Amino acid sequence: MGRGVTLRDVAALAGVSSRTVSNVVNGYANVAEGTRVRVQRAVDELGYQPNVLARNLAQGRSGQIAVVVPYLDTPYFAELLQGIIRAARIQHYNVLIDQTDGDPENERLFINRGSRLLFDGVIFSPLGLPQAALADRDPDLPLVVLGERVSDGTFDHVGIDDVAAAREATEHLLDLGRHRIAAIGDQPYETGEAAQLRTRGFREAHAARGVPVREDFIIHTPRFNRPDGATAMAHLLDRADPPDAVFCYSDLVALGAIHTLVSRGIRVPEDVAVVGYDDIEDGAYANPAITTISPDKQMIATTAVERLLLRISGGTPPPGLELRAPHRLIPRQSTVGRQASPAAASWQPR
Amino acid sequence: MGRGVTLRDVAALAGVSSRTVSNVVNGYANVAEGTRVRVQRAVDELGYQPNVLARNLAQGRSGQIAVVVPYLDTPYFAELLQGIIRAARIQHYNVLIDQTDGDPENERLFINRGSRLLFDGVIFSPLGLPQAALADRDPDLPLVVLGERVSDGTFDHVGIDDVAAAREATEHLLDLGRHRIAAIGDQPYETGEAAQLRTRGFREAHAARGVPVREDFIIHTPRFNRPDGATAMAHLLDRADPPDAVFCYSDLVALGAIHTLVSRGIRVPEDVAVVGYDDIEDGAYANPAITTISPDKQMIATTAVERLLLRISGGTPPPGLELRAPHRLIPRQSTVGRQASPAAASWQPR
DNA sequence: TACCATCTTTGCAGCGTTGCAAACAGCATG
DNA sequence: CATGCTGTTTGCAACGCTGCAAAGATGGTA
Repeated sequence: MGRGVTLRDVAALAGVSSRTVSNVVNGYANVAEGTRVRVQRAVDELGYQPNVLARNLAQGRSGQIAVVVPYLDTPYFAELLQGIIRAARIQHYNVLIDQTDGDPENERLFINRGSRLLFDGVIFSPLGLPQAALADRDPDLPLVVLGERVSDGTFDHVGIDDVAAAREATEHLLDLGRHRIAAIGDQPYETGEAAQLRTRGFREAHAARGVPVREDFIIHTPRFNRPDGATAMAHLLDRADPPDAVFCYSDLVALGAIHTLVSRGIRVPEDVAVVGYDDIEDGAYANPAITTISPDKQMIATTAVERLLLRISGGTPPPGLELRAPHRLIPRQSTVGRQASPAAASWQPR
Repeated sequence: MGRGVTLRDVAALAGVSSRTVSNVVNGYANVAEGTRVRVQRAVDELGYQPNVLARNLAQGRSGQIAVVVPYLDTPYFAELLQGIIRAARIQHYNVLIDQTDGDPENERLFINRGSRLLFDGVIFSPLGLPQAALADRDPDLPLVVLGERVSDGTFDHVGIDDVAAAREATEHLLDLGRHRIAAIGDQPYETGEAAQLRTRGFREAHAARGVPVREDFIIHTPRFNRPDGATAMAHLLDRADPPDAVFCYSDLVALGAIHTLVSRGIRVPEDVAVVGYDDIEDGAYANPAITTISPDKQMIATTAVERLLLRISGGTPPPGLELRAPHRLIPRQSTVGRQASPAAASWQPR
């Protein structure tokens, strides 16, 4: 525990009260120039560093925000986190990261009493937790929700327009002349609100183009990762009448699906075209490179931090907003074939 | 700031002193059964939650450890972090994650005075920081270093035997009859100690098999990521006498290299065999799946946390150890072709 | 009954900082 | 010379908890 140059030590050396040192350190107005210089010299001489813990205790805040995600090794979250950490650091906030493994119990824990004492606010990406559970949380905990859920007015929600994005992805496939399109990643409403929205977009696209939806091609998966995609694709291929295109609800699912296709000697996109979702770096470098929906991750990150800090500092909590970041479809080899520029090398996290 | 059930509130309700409540909450011995029950009831009734900040201030510790990595979106680190978070949570430590972007200035910041007040210890994966800079850090900061550097006796270092691993990877290629083997990822000593070790293993393998090293096939890259791999591979292919195999210093580099190969219509592994390093999930699902060196990540994570906590709690700091986690070569399609079990679906983080 | 040993419980100070309000200066004004 | 004003500095309490050592209870023994 050794070290400890405290305010008092500095005060003694500079011949002022510890309160004055505090004033200097925090740059308060109304400190005489002479005093300021003298104190500053003492600070430098002793190498004084304020004790953040004590400061936070006195101020009743922690200076930390938590980001709670289901899985850290999901590239989408990893890329998002980068942006969040950067944005938060600029505002002198530390970011604590926790993963819930999608376990509802864990998720509940992080938005309940107790978090309030350790974090000033939470950026939360729920997975297992049903919408209802979001309601009965610590009402004093500033909260911004990412991705899945929809705001009930007591927190902000940042995401993209899932329905529109899914519709665009599906229309892209339809426009390529594919009519037997599968969707991999649907989930029951309770835990998979985002999935539901994407399925809705999938249907809307069919309706818009006047193509009937193949209901038996809508495949549920427990998660959105590679093994899920690989398994689902295998089941689809085992059918008498396999699809000629697949809309995957994440790039990881698409990577898994393509893995299955390629290992069975099926050509992508000639035999089966594949669209993903998230625009993770892996997708751009896959063989074939994956056509995908690219959400503006940087904007999601900065918006989330911005709103959270507003919520933290604001006296009266601002109304819970539903915030939409832009997205766009990036056509790559997995739908349009080699003709697509192999410009993977120009991939940039965004 | 509203809320705040404190020890005192509980004490008042239970009719005991606040110190006794503290004793109960912390499970100290020598509390009469009757008292314990009474206090516990009061705790439950009021929904008391200890204020971690205050506790830490009183105890002179923070209960948090920091993990400092260059890039969060590098899958290898993401996978490692998962393990670290789990291990730390079991010991009631919170994990704060920070990325340095490989910037030496950032890296220096995190191991200097000031960290000590916010974290009880740091698990650090340096990149830009030269070995020397590790020496003049806050000597009181418990530190465990991952990956690159070698211990100077004042901190623990956890990693795998890079030389042996690189040798095995290279021998694997030599045993397949490839004699024109390139190495992608070498770096100057100053910042790339790990790279140097891998290059040494690369040479040793050649020596062991009596094959001359193609010095002009040892390619430097600024980082270990996909674009680096793609670019380096392109340069190699532009030569009059291109390699028939490539040892990549990370799976990301391998993914980039394969991307270039495939887009030029070169067959992997028939024309060029590729070995990676790290065993990230992407590699297992790539087309072709990547043969790789698989470090035991779970062991690295738990060992790092274990040693750090030992260092934190111990009165006399234990000697700085050089700790080796096991590794193994996993042959996949990128070297042995389709005959390799397409068992990507059975990939497990480890 | 007095005394001692053991088990429980308590009071107080202190962790290092900041909020608050009072105290103090210096100076111009009436 | 008293008064009021602005600008600067200070002391004290508080944030909520734990370390420490002393005080109180309890029960057994002489």
